[in-house]
Amino acid sequence: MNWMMFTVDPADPTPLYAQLDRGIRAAIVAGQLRPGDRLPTVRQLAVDLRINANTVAKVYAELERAGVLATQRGIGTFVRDKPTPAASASRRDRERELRSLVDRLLADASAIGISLREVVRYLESIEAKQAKERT
Amino acid sequence: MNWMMFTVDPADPTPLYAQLDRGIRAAIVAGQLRPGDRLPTVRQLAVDLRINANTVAKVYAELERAGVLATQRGIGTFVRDKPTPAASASRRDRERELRSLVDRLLADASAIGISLREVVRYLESIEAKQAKERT
Amino acid sequence: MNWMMFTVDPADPTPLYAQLDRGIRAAIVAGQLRPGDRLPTVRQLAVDLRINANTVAKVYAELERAGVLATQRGIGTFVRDKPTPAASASRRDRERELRSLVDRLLADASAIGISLREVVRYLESIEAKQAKERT
Amino acid sequence: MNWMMFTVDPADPTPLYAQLDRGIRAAIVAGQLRPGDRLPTVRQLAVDLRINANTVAKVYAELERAGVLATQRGIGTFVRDKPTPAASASRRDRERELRSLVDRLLADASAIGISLREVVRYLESIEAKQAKERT
DNA sequence: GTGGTCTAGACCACG
DNA sequence: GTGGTCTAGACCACA
Repeated sequence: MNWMMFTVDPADPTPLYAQLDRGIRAAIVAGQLRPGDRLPTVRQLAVDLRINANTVAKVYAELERAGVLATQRGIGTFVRDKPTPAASASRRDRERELRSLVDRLLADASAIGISLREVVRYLESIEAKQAKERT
Repeated sequence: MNWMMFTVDPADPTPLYAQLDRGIRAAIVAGQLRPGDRLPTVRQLAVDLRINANTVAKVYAELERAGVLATQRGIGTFVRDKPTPAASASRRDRERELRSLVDRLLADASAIGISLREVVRYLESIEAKQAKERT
Repeated sequence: MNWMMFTVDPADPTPLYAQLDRGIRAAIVAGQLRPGDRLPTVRQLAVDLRINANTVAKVYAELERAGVLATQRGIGTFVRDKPTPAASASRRDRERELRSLVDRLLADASAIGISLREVVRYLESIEAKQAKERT
Repeated sequence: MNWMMFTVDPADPTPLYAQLDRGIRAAIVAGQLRPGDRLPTVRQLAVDLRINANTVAKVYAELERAGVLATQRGIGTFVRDKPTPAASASRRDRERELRSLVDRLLADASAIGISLREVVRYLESIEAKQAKERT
């Protein structure tokens, strides 16, 4: 496994903990992390990302409260079985939300010169990888 | 005028000033704001976005230092002529940025119960539509 | 107002942040803190309780995520309007839960020599105080 | 034997060892465990509570140092004769403890949507029942 | 060796 | 002056 699934950019104004939180959630959605998988230890991930262990611990704790991860005292931190399906908003609401999220993505991407085509290709590659790992 | 080209989300952990900075740059790149266009006054935008005027002023000042905007005292703040010479980031930087943007999208989508598959299908539909219009 | 509504015991094996979390929730239930009330500043409460400001901040942040408090950037932290009624479990479930909580309370109280009578009198005094403050 | 006089809640932020310590002392004060009674073996209790045997052993050892239990090598662990000379805490200490216990009760109750009023009514009903039985 | 708690103290975002 | 983020480093609970 080529660790370094997660990255963090200290120059990004987004707080480190928020970047890591997003990265872990995204890795789960993308199937790179699956229910039952163990995450790197707090200290190891801190070393890999070159950030403080407390920052990693904070993220793990937050994701546990959110029901995404589960930690076993003295053993480690794991991906929960059910990534909380929850939030079954109406079809219209979900479409509106999806549209809004994608709009933001495309605006930000175009602002740094990334085309729609590139975004789509990248997302398709993630989807393909996920399908393969599900085998 | 339907001002409200810019939005800001106080729940987003990204600092308000960074969200606004990003939004203005994106609007310029997207052509919603063109060289010579006048931006809303600091106070007006602050009211619209329900944030403190100091925060807006800080962003305008930063963008002026960056050569994106120009202020004419007593008249207003305008978009500069340059079509942003920037956006020539390195390949690695662009990949990192793309990854970060997609992470945010997927994390936010999963938080409201939207799957990777749905996101990809939606983006593909947008790409198809755009291709057709180009015919 | 005689501040010092909250107390914390460093000798108690219960973590400080958990003690404070409980204390704040209890103060709200008891009506000592009401929707819209402002809480002490992070730093002030830290000084009063003789604990580190980070510990207080952590509790405020947790209670905000739980929907109990709301913070306004740069202004302060407030009790939310609706202390989340939520959790409308069945009548039988609630009775079972209540019984279990009270059992634990009485066991712990008797272990340190506090009688049922004393517990009841104390709770009644809290209820009376709350009724008065609602005027 | 319906062992299970003791319970432990891994979700409670109070350390497991402190929960068990409290539980054993409470069982003795409440008369569920009397001088000379034998406690479950370390391993058995660990299995019952689904915690590590080291944790149970640590609690037994601590209670032995405190003069609450006595171990007879090769035979088992027993409740000591002394009817706990302790429990003579100062008035201030008892008040502080009572307040802390009630805080926990109210916080937990509100978390599941049980009001202060309901708690008080329930406790009063217990007190009434007990008074009647004493007749 | 794993995660959890706490401290002290620096610096930032916001009003 | 308010809360928020991050660090470095100590010590504890648990397996």
